[in-house]
Amino acid sequence: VIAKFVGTLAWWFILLFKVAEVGGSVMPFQQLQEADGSIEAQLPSHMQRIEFEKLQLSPSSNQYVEGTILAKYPTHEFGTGEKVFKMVLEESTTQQSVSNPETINTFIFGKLVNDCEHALKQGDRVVLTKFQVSTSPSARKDGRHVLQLELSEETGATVFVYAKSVKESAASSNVNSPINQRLKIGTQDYTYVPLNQIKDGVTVNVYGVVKFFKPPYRSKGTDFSSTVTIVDASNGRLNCVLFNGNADLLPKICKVGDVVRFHRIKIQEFNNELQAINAAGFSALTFDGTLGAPMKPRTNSKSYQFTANDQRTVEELRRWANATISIHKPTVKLSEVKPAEYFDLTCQLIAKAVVDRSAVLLKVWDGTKCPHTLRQVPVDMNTLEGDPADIHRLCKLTVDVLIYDNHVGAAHSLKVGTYLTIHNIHAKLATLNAEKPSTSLETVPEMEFHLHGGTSYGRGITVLPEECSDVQQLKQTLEPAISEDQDSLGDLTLLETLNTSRRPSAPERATATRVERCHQESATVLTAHQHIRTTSLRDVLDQTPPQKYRIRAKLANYEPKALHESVKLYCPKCHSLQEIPSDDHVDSFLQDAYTSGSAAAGPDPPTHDAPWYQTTTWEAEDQRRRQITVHFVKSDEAQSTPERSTILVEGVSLNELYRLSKRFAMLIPITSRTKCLTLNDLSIPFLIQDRKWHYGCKHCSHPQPVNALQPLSQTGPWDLSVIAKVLGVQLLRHVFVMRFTLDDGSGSLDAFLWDKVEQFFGISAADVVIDEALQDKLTRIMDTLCPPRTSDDDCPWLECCIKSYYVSDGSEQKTHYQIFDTVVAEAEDV
DNA sequence: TCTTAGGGTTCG
Repeated sequence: VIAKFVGTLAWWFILLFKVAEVGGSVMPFQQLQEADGSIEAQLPSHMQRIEFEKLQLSPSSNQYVEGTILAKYPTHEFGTGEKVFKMVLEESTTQQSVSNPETINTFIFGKLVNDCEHALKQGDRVVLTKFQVSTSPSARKDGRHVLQLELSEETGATVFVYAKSVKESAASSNVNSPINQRLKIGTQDYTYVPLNQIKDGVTVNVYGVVKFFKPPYRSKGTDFSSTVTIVDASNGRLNCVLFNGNADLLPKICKVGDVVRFHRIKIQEFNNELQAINAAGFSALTFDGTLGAPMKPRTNSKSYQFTANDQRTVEELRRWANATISIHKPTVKLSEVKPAEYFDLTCQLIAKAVVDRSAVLLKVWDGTKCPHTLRQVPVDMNTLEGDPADIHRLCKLTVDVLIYDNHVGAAHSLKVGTYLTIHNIHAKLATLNAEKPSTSLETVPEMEFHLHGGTSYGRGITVLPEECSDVQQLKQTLEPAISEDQDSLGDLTLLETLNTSRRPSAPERATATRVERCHQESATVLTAHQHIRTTSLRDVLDQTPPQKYRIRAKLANYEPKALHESVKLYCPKCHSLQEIPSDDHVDSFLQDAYTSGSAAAGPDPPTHDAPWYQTTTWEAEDQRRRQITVHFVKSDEAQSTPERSTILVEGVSLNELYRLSKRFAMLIPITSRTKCLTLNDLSIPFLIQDRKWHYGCKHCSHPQPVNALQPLSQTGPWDLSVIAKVLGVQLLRHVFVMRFTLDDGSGSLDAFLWDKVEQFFGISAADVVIDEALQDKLTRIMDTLCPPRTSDDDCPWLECCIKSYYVSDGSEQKTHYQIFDTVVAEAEDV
C-alpha cells in the first residue's frame, strides 16, 4: 500500500519527532531518514497500522494510525499555560473512490504543541504512535469518529510527517529546512492550582490527597467511572468525577491517603459546588501516601515529567496528610472486626467460586484470626478455584466473603494469590429466620462477610500492586501466621484429604505431584516456607528491601571459582571476615619469629622444665643452627601417648608444624622472647588440634601468658573453647562465603550464600580445608548446580529462599540478597 | 461538546 503511494507521489518520509520524558530526563531523539521502503521499516519495530474504523478504547502500544490533516485549528492555551490544538485527520486509503472517508478528531497537548504546531500543515500526511483513545463528546454533532485521539507527554506519543520531495519542499516555504532542526525540546511548565483557588470553567492541573474514592466501576453509560475526592493543605476540597472507556487510564488509587496528581481536569459547577471532570488528555499519577515510601507513581502513562518540584510537592502532601488525623481511615484486621461493622479489608485471595449469577465467593485471609463464629458458605469443592493445600492449611484463618451484583465481574477476574482491598465490606450477623430456626437458645449467630451491590461508600475491590506498602505490611503478618499454623491441625487435615480413598480432585493431584516434582527437578530444596508462592526475579528486583521471597532460578555463575577461597574466617563477636592466612604467610611469619627470636633472646632462653611441662630442645637440620623447643604438657599416664598429648612448640618451621600436628593431639605455637611463654601474633594459628588450624580474632582477643594453662593440666583432656578462653583468645569460625548469580529468565541478581552454608552443602567449612574428599565433594556439588561447559538447558533449576536487605556504604544504600533456608538436594549422595 | 455520576450503607 505504502510502496504504491510512495511510487506515485514521490513523497519523502522525514522524521519528525519524539518527545518523551521519563523521570525528568529527556529521551534521545529518534531520527528517521528518507524512506525507500515500507513505513514499518522506518518506525520502531513491530508497529502495525490500525485503521480508524478498527480503533478501540485501549489501543496496544504497537499500533499507529496514518492520515491526512483535513483541518487544523488554532492553538489554544489553558490558564495553566499549557497549549493544545485540535486537528481532523482523514484516513489515508488507497481505494480509488471512498464515498465516506473516516475522519477523526485529534488533540495534541503540552510541549508536543510547541514542537509541531508550526511544522504540521493542512494536507500533510502524518503517522501517529502511542496515542490515547477516548470517546469523542462531539461525535453526534460533527459526525466524525465516535472516538478521538489524544497525544501528550504522558502517552509517550510520536508524530511523524511525510514531507514532499526535496524539490517540492524547496518551493514550499513551510518545509524548506529540515524539521528536526527546528525542534526545541523544552520542558512543559506544569502549574498546579491549590484546591481552594479553583475557579469554574477552567482546565487545570492539581495535586491532592485522596480523602474518598470509588474504585473504577462500569457506569451505566459506555465508560468506567471513578469518583475521587481530594484535599490539600490549602483546606480546599475537590470532588472529581472521572470517566474513561479504559479502566486502566483512571487513577490507580489503593487507599485513602494516597497522593494524586491530575493533569487536565475541567472545573464545573454542580449542585452549587465546584466539581472536576476529566478533560481531554487527562492523565493521573498516584503515589503511596506513606512517609518515606518510594516515589514511584502508579500510572498508565508511558512517560511523564517528574521534577524536583514534584517530588517536594508529594513529600509535603504526605507530611501534611500524615499530620492531619481526619484524613485517614483506621485499618481493621479480621481479628478486630465488630458485628455489623463496615470496613476495608486488605487481604490475600486464597480461593474463589461462583455461587450463582449474582454472587461470587472469595476465601481470603489477612494473617489474623477472626474471633467470631463464621458462616461457611457451602460450595462444591470442584468449583472452588485455588490451591487445595492452601485452602486446607489456612482454613482456620480464612473467611468467606460473598461478592454481589455489580462487583461479580471484578471478583470473577481476580487471580488466586492476589493481594486485595475489599472496600466497605459488611460484617453481618446472620439473620435467624423461621425456616432456619435456632435449635437452642445458646446458638451463637454466625458472622458473614458481604460486599453489597452498588458503589456507595466506595464499595468495590482494588487489586493491590505487589510493591504497595499495605502489601508489604500484610505479607509480614501472613508469613508468621503460616508457620504458627503449620504446627496445628492444618497439615494433618491436608494429609487426611490426600490419603482418603476418594479419588483426589484434579487440583489436589496437581498439588501432590507438584511437591514431588519440586524435589526431583530442583537441585536445591527449601527447608521451610514451601507454602510461599514463587516470585520472579524481575519482581524481586522491582521491590524495595527488606523482603523475603521464594524463587526458582538457574545458577548462571558463582564466585569464587577456586573453591578453597570460599572458606573464610569469621569473628562471631565483631563480625569481621578475613581470609585464611596462606601457608606462605605462616611460613614467613615462623621464619621471622625464630630468626629474630634467637638474636634477641640472648644466651639464656627459658629451656628448662616447669612443674606442668617437660622441655626438650634440639637443633634443626638446616644451616641456620636453629633451636627447636618442645614443651610436653604433663598429664595422667593413661593419656601420655603422643596421640593424646599437648605440646607447646617454639622455633618450628611450617613443615615441622605440619609434621608435629599429625603426631600430637594438640599443638600450641609459642614464643619465649619475653622471658615467659607467650602466644604468637594471631596472624598464625594459635592452636592446632587434630590437624585443624584454629585462629583468634586480632581485635577481640586479649592474649594471656601461656602459663595460664597450668591449672588446666590437672583436669584431664583439654577442650578447645576452654583453652581459648583461658588464653584470652576470641576464636574465629570457618565459614563459607559465596556469591551466586541467579537467573530465571525474567531477571538476574547476585545473592550471597553465607549463613548456614554448612547445612546448604552438608559440608563443614573447617573440615573441607583439610579434607581432600570433602573438597572433591564440594567441587561435584558446584558442578551439579552449575555444570561447566553446558548449555543453559542442562542447568538445573534451583529452588531458593532469598531475602533482600540494604547495605550502606557510607554515601548510598545498596540492595543485597542472601540465600537462606535452602539446601542442596540429596547432597549426601553427591 | 457531555451519557455515564455527581460519595453517604443492604435482597443476599
